Amino acid sequence: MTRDAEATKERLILAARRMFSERGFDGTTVREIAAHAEVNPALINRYFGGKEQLFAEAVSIDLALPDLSRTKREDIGATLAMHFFRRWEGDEHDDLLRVLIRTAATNPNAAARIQEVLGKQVTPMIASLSSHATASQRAYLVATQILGLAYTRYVIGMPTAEMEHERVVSVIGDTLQRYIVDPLP
Amino acid sequence: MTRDAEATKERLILAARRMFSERGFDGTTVREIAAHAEVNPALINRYFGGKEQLFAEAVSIDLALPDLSRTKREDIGATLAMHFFRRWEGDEHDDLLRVLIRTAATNPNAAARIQEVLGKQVTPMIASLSSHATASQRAYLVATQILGLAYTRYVIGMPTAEMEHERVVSVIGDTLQRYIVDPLP
DNA sequence: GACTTTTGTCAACGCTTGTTTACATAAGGA
DNA sequence: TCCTTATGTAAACAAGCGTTGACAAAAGTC
Repeated sequence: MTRDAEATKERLILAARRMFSERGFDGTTVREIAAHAEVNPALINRYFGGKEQLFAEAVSIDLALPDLSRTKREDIGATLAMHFFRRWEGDEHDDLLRVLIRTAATNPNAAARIQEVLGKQVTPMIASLSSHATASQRAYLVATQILGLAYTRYVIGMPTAEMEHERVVSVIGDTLQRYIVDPLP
Repeated sequence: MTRDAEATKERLILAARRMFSERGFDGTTVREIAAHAEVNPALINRYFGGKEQLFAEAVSIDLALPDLSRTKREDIGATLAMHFFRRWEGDEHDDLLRVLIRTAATNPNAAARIQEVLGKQVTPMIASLSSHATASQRAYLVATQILGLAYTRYVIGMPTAEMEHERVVSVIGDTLQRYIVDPLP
């Protein structure tokens, strides 16, 4: 048996991401994670201290928001909608935002992490495009639509009602446009 | 000790609703439910057959959607947004939709129930107002925004970013208006 | 009031969970 | 090579879970 602590930790983190994203925090057992990583369950405690710490280490979100300051003003919403779709439907099957959304439903820790992502990534991005005064309100509105879309599609797994991706992107893009740049009522 | 099976079942259902809505299905134990209902845990099995059946009995959703056929066409979105807000922030602290949203995050059964509510209550309502052809697509879009709003506010418990309710209702109402009656792109 | 049925109580079962402990084995330097 | 350290294994622990079955007590019936 070849031994390599770093590789073992990495395998655990990858397996943890996949399992957490599919079943949430409570629905995932350390034994399952260890089994998928082909590693002894006890090593989770040796290397991370426990399930909770493994979760914290495995889930760190970077939305990788595009720089929209050079985008034509009327295309901001569509560009952003496209960005999220590409991330979600992209190559990596275990998108971390899904993990958080699923887990935050019953875990206050994860809920706080979502608010952190909003405050540190979405709000500043909007503040750089629109008036600083309303940035947090606009970010909140964006969150309701984006989280709702992700929840509906990837957590609930609701079929798209035979709507082409393009159309969904277009409609949601319009909404984001209103939330981010149009004047609020 | 006074004995009344009906009253006992009722107390169990009420306690179950509250607990499930606060902690979701997995996060709630039958012992907790029984304790809150001041009832012996074994009675859950006697009267309902088990935890799963109690959940099914406790969570039956009726959105009580208003009749929008007589509403002025341009007020449909705002009226609907107002309706949901009133329900959520209303008297009963244990709104059932919250239970479902929270639980559906990790429980396929609950996820199916949400789709059922959408298909049997939202889609027909929209079909009666707009073209039948696009009703299910429009219902899907409405779901992404409404579920996202509920998730953000009541599951994550995210603060409203100092936005007055009126303004939230107004903005969300505009979005619903676009999703329900405006022509799709 | 005796009897049956309904309703509630109690203790335990079997199982799964996260975690820990004691031990075995590979890796690496002297 | 020998010894120490790092890494992996196996078994068990303690706690919590949903559930069950045997029993007690109230309610209803004659």
